[in-house]
Amino acid sequence: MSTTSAGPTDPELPSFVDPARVGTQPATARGQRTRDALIAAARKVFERDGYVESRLVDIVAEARCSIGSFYTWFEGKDEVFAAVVQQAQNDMLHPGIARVESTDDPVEIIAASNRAYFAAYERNARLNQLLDQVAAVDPSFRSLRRARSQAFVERNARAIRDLQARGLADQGVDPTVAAMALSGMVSRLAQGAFLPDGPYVIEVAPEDLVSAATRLWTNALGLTQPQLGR
Amino acid sequence: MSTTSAGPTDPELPSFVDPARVGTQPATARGQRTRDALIAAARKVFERDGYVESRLVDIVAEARCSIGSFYTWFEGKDEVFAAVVQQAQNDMLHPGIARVESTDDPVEIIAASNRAYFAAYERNARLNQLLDQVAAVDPSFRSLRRARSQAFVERNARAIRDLQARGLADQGVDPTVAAMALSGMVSRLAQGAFLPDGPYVIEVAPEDLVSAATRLWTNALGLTQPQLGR
Amino acid sequence: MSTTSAGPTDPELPSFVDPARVGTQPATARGQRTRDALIAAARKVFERDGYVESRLVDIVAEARCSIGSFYTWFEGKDEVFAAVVQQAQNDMLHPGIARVESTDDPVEIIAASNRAYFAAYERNARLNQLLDQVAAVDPSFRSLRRARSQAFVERNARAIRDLQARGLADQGVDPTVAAMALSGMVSRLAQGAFLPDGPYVIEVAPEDLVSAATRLWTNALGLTQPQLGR
Amino acid sequence: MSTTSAGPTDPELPSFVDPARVGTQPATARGQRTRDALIAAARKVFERDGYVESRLVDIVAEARCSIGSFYTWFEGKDEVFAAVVQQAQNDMLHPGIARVESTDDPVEIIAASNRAYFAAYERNARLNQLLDQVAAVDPSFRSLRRARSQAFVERNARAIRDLQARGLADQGVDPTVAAMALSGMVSRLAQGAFLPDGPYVIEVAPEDLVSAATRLWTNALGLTQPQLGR
DNA sequence: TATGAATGAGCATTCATTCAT
DNA sequence: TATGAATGAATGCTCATTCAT
Repeated sequence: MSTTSAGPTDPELPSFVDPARVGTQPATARGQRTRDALIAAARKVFERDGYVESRLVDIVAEARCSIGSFYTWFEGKDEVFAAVVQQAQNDMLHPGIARVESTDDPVEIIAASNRAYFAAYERNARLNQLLDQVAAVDPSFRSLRRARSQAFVERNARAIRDLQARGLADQGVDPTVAAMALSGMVSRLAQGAFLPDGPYVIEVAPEDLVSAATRLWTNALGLTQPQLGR
Repeated sequence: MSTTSAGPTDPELPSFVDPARVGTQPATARGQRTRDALIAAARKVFERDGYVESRLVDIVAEARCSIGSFYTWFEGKDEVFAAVVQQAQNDMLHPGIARVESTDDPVEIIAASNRAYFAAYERNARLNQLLDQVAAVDPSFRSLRRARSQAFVERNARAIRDLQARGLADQGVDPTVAAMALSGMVSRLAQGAFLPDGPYVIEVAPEDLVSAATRLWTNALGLTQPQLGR
Repeated sequence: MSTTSAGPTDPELPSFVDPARVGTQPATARGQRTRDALIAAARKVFERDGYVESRLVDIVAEARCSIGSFYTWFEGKDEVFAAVVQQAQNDMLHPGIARVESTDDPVEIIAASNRAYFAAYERNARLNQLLDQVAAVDPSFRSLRRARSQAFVERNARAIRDLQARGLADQGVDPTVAAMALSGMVSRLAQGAFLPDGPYVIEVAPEDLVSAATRLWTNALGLTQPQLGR
Repeated sequence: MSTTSAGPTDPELPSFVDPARVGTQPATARGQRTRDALIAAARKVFERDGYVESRLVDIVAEARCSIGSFYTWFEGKDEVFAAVVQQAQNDMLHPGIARVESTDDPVEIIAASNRAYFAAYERNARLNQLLDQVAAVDPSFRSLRRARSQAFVERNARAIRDLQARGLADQGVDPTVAAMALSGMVSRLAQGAFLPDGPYVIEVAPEDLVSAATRLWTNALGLTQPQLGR
């Protein structure tokens, strides 16, 4: 089989922004502690209040430090937000879940990777939503988001092309457009399932979500037929 | 055939918010003119600056009237925004495009409704993006957006159920989840194609977009087989 | 005699900054009142506390209006300061004192113009000091100050050249350098006499100041001799 | 001739502030090095950014030490500034230039002392400007500046009185006022020549500056006549 | 001595909203 | 209806200074 799996996760995102390098780096353990506390506090406040509505004072109160300390480590609200988002990005892109190594079945691979995606999304759902909110205002976060999406898409497009070459997928679909469409589909399902305030509301058990997404994904690529058992 | 078409547009959105009833209604022609100018100006400013970044002063400057006049017609920024969004909603839901009445072919119907959807989206792309932005902050716009999405979804779910009943679609897919997933897929494609700052960037000719979306959609529902010609 | 008088005042300063055009112009009488009150209050506070130490809150308190009103009329502290300085500049440059028309005697003319200069300086002493303070920080005020000085100097240089041409002044002095030196001398005397915190402290009656300055000025130019009486 | 020379420099300034005694004195060589580095760095930063705009962090960065070390040696920003200014004062007051001992000619003596003054001013121009800036805000620097000026003035006044007593200078000028006026004149010329951002801009060769200043100075005192050669 | 993290008072600035004219 | 001046709560941010290590 091909070495690339056809799922929506993407381990190869170019990490042009080093997650640990956002803001000023502490030189002592005490500094590190404060900085970490601020990132954790910021995440909590952002998830609770949203980016625009969040106040620096609330973050420093949560982190139990002064406003001055905040500015010791970050240039402003956007910089902590970037740090928080980086943390989440890392989790999304490297979910640390063992891959299914034991199968060659494309459907199984897609299913596994959808499962991993939904799990990672669930952990970072609100933050993903916030990234969208901020990206609508701040161009630099726009690039960040786009970079991530593109990485997913390219990866999936490669996998689709591979399946087509092996005669397993419908030759009539454009690999790039399909990759984009199916990535979007899965991420919308994730939104519906894990964002209580998202555009859609889905109430489905997680495993049913995975199988539904996988069914649609494989159908769309014309992969279903070989698996007569389904 | 069924009376409902299986496309993503939805003419049956409960108009719980009457587009024309947002804000105060003018009693004179002069008032009407001012109010209209304000809505047009607001749309322009919102699309240019985004909701959060837009300033009432810019809107009234654009409309060539005073701040005082603004408050004569609207309660505040959210109310003009609601008025602007209503206008766009109407366009999205009733694109006013002649339906393909002459065919029973489900694929043709899906293609036609995708085509209509993309066209409507293109006209309102930036505003749809803004609605997402605002919905992330303001619960009442959240409901507005959800209501629209749900209407689309329910409509499509009914159509899918119908196709399944007629033996034309894969019985293995859950109609509601599929409707949600496929609506999401199409709207993501539209974002990619028409929002220069969206998460994805698609550069595809409009008609190719329609056919790609339709192919994936029909494949996903298992509709492709009967259409051997494709 | 020449039509230019050899004194340090200069009515021909190019008013490249229209005093009345600094900041936003009011459209109503009420606005005008508020704006005027702010300028007066700002002058008072600036003269009392200095530019750097002055606080916007003190200015608006003095003007009995809100901080918001301040920003209705001025962009910030520098802009009110510019407005205040403009007012003083106008006074310095157009003291509105009747010129001695009845004499051709250069010494009398110099004396008259020194008298006018000292009088104008006395009214604006603290503000002149502040302008120096601000000019040390803000380049745009630097230009403002330089423009004024240069205008004085050029005017005086012309007068000196004229006196030399008429054989009344020492041919050995460079008109421009002398103009600069003598303008500086007079302005330093004015500082010493009218700025309690200036570099020098002079305690001399005003009229003695005028005659001392005039004596030095005319001596320096070699004008004394023809006036045998002195 | 009299033992006092009639130039603007003044070697007798009461050194009420011992230049080396400002701040804490180091007990070790390492401490001395740090302290010296801080003074040098402070001068550089002050001259570059001005007093008000300069930041302690920039000074310590320039001196390659920590903020903590700064406070080991100085009480605050004003104290380093005092130390820096003292350094410059010493240079201004004791230029270390060999006096013209070989002449009794008052004009030559004035010329020599103007020459020395301009040379010293050039080395410390920016710092003199800063002292004015700070004196406008801080009363203790005000005294410092005034003390220096007064010393110059008194010294010159004595010289003028001496010349008058010997029948060499115009009896009609008040020695104190003349001393002040002429000191001011020379210092203004120095500003114009050596401060690119000063109120005046003079572009004259240094030696021409000296001769022009001397010519005006001697003229003003009525000293020129005896020197027929000039 | 040297370090650098922590502090927080203090100030400028924004902008939706009100209301007298 | 239309106007635009007035309002001030709310917030981000700076930077000299302290002090534990």
